[in-house]
Amino acid sequence: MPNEIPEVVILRLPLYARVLAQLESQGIDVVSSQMLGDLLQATPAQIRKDLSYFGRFGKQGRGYNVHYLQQELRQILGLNRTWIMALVGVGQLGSAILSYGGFQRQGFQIVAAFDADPARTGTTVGGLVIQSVAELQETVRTRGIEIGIVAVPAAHGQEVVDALVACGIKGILNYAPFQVRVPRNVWVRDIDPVVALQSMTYHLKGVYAPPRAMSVAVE
Amino acid sequence: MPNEIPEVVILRLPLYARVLAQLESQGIDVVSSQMLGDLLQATPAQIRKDLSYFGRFGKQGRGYNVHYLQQELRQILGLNRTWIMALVGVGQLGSAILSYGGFQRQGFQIVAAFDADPARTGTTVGGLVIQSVAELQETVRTRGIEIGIVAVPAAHGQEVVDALVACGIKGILNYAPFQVRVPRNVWVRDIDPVVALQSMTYHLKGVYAPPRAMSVAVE
DNA sequence: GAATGTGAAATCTTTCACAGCC
DNA sequence: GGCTGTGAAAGATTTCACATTC
Repeated sequence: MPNEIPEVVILRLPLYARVLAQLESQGIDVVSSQMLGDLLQATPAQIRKDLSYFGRFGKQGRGYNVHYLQQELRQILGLNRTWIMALVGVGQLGSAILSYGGFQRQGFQIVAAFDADPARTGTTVGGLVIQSVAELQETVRTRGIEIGIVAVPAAHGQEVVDALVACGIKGILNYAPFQVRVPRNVWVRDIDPVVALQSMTYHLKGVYAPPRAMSVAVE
Repeated sequence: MPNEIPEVVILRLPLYARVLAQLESQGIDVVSSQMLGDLLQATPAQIRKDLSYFGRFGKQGRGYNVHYLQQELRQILGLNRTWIMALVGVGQLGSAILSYGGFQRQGFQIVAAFDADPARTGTTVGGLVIQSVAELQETVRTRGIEIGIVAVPAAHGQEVVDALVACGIKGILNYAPFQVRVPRNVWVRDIDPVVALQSMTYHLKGVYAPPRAMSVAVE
């Protein structure tokens, strides 16, 4: 019974599962924390410590069974089942999301799509008939939707998030470039390539040299 | 001259800059760390501490000038210039990236696109003529490309990353679902919605109850 | 011999709390 | 009176190092 598992650890588990899947596809069936560390650019100690929060999965003197550890991680993460999702916002980005096969392949199934634009509702994209957002609550309930994907313009992001939360949705995958606000029992993951780039440029441009070092801000 | 700034701090700066831009668009010109904390779901102390790594941008008893702080952050992050990028992999995902206006709008310009498939090279997508990957090195040099976007299948991800690194690229935005390996002087940001979902499900499914608690792994 | 699992130490990050300034 | 900037304290995370097991 794990008492308090750090969130950073949870965030790493899918990466562990992914390299294990790759090792398995290569026919490798035992792996050491040393080798996993090399593949993940992490220390062997970190990997062992992370895994130790959940149980004892390895064999001393030998390492971890690739298939077994992968299955345990998938179990821990809740990946041995299908998760039902709905998309809100079927513009350019939303349409690309609907056409992307990667979610489905990994057990994340998009079963409904919503848009506020009446010109779009009723049309079919990626095999789904686009519904009006007015139908959100009803559909979330009847289809057992657990995760909402937000792909609307930033200006409408918060109202869509609020609507999803009002439907009882506990997980949101947010593609809109704004700061989401949710109650503490709702989980959000942001996908924002621009934000990712904007921290990378700090390193690419070299170290920051303050223009007026040690002086007080001049308004 | 900031001595050693934690990476977590750098990762938050773009979020600060983004809410400041939003506040500015609302005509608000002074903000306290308290209010920023509310907007970002962070503590006021964290915001003040983060900013203190780079200088003293506020006024006691008053707060921060929204426009001024935003400009300083953009300066620090290197956002007051255009960054030149190249895309590798012009499949469904790559095409969507090329058509997405958000990069351009934020000063990230894609000036070249590459694909290994001869059926695609020579065709035009999003205003760019797709080039053969054989031309990568030459084009990176002549166009001054600084950031590479990887949107190829996972199986070819590492070879594309290696090719970009060989061209002298120091920043990679990776959309392919695999574990990137790069030299320590190259910066990578991963965009992987499935990985994001896979850690969210841990929380959505409730706390992990080990199936055979305290027992040793049975192979 | 080899590699795990894990307390303890080291390091990193956040929060506190208050002097100093507007 | 209000709010910043910041050392110091508290808390979280990573790494060490070694007893233990295969």
